[in-house]
Amino acid sequence: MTVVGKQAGVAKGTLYLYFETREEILLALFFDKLEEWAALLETKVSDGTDDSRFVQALYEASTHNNTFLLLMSRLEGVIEHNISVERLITSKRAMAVQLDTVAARMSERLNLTKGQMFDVLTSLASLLLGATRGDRGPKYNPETLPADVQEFMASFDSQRLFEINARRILAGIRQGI
Amino acid sequence: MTVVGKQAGVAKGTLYLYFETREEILLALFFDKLEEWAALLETKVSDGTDDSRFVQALYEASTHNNTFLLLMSRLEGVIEHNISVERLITSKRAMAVQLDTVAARMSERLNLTKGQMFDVLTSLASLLLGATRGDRGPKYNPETLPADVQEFMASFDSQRLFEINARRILAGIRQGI
Amino acid sequence: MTVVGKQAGVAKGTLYLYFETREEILLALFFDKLEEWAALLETKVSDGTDDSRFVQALYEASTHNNTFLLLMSRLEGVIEHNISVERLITSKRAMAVQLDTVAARMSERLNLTKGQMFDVLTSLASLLLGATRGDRGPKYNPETLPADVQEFMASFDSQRLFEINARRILAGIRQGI
Amino acid sequence: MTVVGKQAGVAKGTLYLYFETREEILLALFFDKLEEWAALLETKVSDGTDDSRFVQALYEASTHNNTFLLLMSRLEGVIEHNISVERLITSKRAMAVQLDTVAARMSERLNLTKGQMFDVLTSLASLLLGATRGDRGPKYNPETLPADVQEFMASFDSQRLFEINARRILAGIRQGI
DNA sequence: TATGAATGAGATTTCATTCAT
DNA sequence: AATGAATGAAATCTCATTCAT
Repeated sequence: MTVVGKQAGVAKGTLYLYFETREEILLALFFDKLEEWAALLETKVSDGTDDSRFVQALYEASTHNNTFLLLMSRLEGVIEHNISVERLITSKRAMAVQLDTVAARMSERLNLTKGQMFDVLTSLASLLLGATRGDRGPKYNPETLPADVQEFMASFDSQRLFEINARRILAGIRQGI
Repeated sequence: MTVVGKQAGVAKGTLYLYFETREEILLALFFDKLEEWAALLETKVSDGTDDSRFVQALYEASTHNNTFLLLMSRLEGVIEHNISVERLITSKRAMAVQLDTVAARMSERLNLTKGQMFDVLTSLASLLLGATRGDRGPKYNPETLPADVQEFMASFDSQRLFEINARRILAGIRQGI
Repeated sequence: MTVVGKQAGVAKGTLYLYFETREEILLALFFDKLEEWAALLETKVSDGTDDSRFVQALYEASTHNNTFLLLMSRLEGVIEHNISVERLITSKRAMAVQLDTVAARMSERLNLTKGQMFDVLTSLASLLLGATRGDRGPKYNPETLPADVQEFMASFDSQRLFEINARRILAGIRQGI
Repeated sequence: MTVVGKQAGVAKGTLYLYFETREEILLALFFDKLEEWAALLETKVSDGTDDSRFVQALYEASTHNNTFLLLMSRLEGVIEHNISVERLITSKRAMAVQLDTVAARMSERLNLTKGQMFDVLTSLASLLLGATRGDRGPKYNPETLPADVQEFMASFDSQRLFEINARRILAGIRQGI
């Protein structure tokens, strides 16, 4: 919580003035980062942006602040604990609104229907979470590892893994798969 | 650890006879589940299995025991702590061997080169981890939630999300994307 | 640690705010008690105090708070574990300073050179630790034991054992043995 | 207990065939070592051995096997726990017999009364325990420590500390202090 | 209102004791 | 009888939450 407080620019004690539990704090922080993410993505995607550029923009917007993905990946675990059903419903609706808004704004720019765009967002969100799961700053300097291990680890490089597969998914959606 | 011990059918103290730290325990358990996974996948995929059936088999093999994905998702976090560089190298090599073995066995059955098959496995692993991140048993009975929330949550149903996008990725790989 | 915390008037968690490990906690607590001991001894020894009165004062100052000797007796065992070489050096130097200070202050009062006084302190510290090793509060009421056993145990009474032998050691030092 | 078992030349499980608790095991092992000690001391002290040689012999006999002092220093702590009053009485009597026997055998050789010899033994036992408290094998190579720290630690060298003060105590006893 | 030192429930780890072989 | 793998109570340590300032 000390760390979360630092992220939010206040001391950890202050967080508990506004929220009841750790879970509510994380949820609130997530929505904060989600808005930042939507705004940042907006600036990076313009009319006529091609798929390749789009997936890159999505990656950049999502990893710009590494708290965003970290929070998203813990979201479901968080929601399970100490969150009331009411809060769950509020959260899910707020997320739905955000995603719908982004989908609406992006669909035209990418020449997709709003439904397809929503599909793109949910699909790429999943891929992004999976691809970046290990990105927490390299504790070990890769240089010091044997070449074969370096090579194996490189095949899980999150950016490469995300971008290539995001393009494949986008292509699939455009082909109606 | 009490829980992990129960999984493994022993008391927590027993775990510490064979491993030094929590991290080593989790790592060892993961490799155990990884072998189970590889063996199970083997039985589910035969010569001529089509892509649709393959992604379904992969999903089933991976979610058969829900510990497997849970451990995999925590793997990098675990490796950061209390694991020596030597153990890291050993682990990564062991994973590489497992993946290579599975890739070798599956490539012919799916009519892909071994390189393509390796690409399939790393790509789908990422997708799987992202798609299933929230699957820990439904704390809330969805029936009790409002219809709009149910619908929104359904769009993140892990199996659907994984299978459709896995097919897209496979199609992309076959198309040389 | 719960017990140590109670001694220090704080909860166990508080101890870990200031120290990394059990060993550092015990070391810090020892230095705390060492200062108390030095201050208390000071008040009990004045110019012209004779040897008999001095050994009594030393015994009283050392057993006033029974944590002091307990910690001192565990000191070497503690230092072996989880204490960095840097911390070891710091500790030993701090102890040397304390002993030198006490030796300097006491030597004149007891009409001994500073070197002799240092010898007195190290010698009597050893004796004290050995003589009091068993003093942790009488679990058994001696009254309930057979007379012969009572008598045998009395020959190991820590105060008697310390005071008589401390006087012998002091006499020896004054005789230049 | 694994370590204690090794000392006794059996597996730890075996110990529990003969004794109920850890405390009884340690007590039994102590008496074993006590007899060894008495026998060894006997061989080292002959008629006319002078005080200087005697204290050296006592030191050597006591540190020959380092388990002996370790056990003795833990003895009182052990006896407090899990030992019945009956066992306590038995133990104390056994110790009294051993000490009396040794005192009887040594008194003539050292030209002391049996009472004085008993005083010598209890006094030097205390000193020995205190002086050797830190001797558990040097975890740190003293060579790597700063000279001032080495010097300070040397002033607590157990053998020097014991032998010089033991001679002082013996001299005191002979002088009737 | 804001803080961060203090707390103690809960997680990790150890080790005396048990028990299947 | 002898063993040492397995156990779980008790110790060490962490971190979400509280509360005095």
